Amino acid sequence: MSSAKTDGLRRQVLDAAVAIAATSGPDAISMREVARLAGVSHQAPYHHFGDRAGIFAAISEEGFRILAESIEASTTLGTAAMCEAYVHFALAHKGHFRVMMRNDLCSLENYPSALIQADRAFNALRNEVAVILGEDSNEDEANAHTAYMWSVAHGLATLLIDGPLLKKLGSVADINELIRNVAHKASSTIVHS
Amino acid sequence: MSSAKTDGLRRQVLDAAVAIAATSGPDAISMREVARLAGVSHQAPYHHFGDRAGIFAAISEEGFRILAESIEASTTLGTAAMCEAYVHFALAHKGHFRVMMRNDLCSLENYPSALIQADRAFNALRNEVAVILGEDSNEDEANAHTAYMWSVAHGLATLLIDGPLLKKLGSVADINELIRNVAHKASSTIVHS
DNA sequence: ATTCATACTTGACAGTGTCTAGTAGAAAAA
DNA sequence: TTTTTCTACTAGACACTGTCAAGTATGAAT
Repeated sequence: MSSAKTDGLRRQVLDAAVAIAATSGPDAISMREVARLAGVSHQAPYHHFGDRAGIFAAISEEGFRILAESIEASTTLGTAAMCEAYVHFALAHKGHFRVMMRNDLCSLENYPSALIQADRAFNALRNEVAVILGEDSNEDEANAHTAYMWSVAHGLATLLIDGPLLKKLGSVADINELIRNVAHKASSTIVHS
Repeated sequence: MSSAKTDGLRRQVLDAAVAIAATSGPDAISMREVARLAGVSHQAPYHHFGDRAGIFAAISEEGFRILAESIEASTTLGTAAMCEAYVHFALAHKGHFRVMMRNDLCSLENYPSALIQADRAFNALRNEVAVILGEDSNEDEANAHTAYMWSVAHGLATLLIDGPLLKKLGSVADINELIRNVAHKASSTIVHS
């Protein structure tokens, strides 16, 4: 096991921060609290992350890397599988996902290595959409369909994690079945203007 | 014009908070800052809202009321129009929308009057989906299609407002055209299992 | 005239991010 | 071997935050 003590403070702080984000949201992440959890002084984390935004950037980079790998692995199975992969990533890495989508906490433009991973994930999604659409579709249509697929996956993920979807729907026997169903609807839509 | 001075402090604080949320995000809303902007002591807002969460609840209630009215007005035009209405609401009321979807800032369960408006909006959406599906669809299918329509609208709205969609897509001539296109794709999907 | 509620103000406290200034120890250079 | 430099921290301070407690001015109701 990769215990905290042996992995160094950086890893230790990151794990604590992700855990807090998963249970209480990213805003509950405090420099002093993660330091306390790691058993070090309140200034120790600054050495590894610069400031609070640095922690969010590190979490984002890690999250986008996992997401990119997950999407890339799914693309041979079609857009429905890709959509499912997106949602399952969000559910399985709630702490990461919540931080990744919060541009106000940390603008990724200032963190090139995180941006690279985010681009990897996006490009995997866009390429898969392009393959499905075929070569004869124009750029506007490709853009719209990319936005569409991303919207379905992203919307379902956020509504399941932080939104009131399940509460409002009332009776949902199997979440995975719901995800599969929605992903199937999304992938079955190809409209030619 | 409904100026600040004449409308009372409550309205004044609310407007300041919404404006801050629209420009810098809900986390930038501070009790002391809104008090400062209204020209009162740092404790004055507490009289009207109880605490910080109370401000978020008030913004949410107002936002859900506007959203509900907007969706209700659109439903006679079909699901595509409803989807567009959702996204346009988010773009036109960025400050409200950002606060409404942040359950960590203020759990709506503690604010019944806000919950009522949220339910209004959800029910309008669900009813419209039910009408489109027809009476012969079972509950699971109705749930899935509701989740699907909501996901598309919500995903597109959040990606446009806070996400990197436009930046990643690169060339989007007309945002409204993109929204219409995505909404059209969403509404053209009816899959029978 | 007295009570009471409304709409505030002032003051204090603990908690926060972060700047500045240290310090113990190991590695590198002289 | 001695000295310097670098890494990974610690300690203290500052301004800022949300919020509790207590006070005050004004108007209405009794």
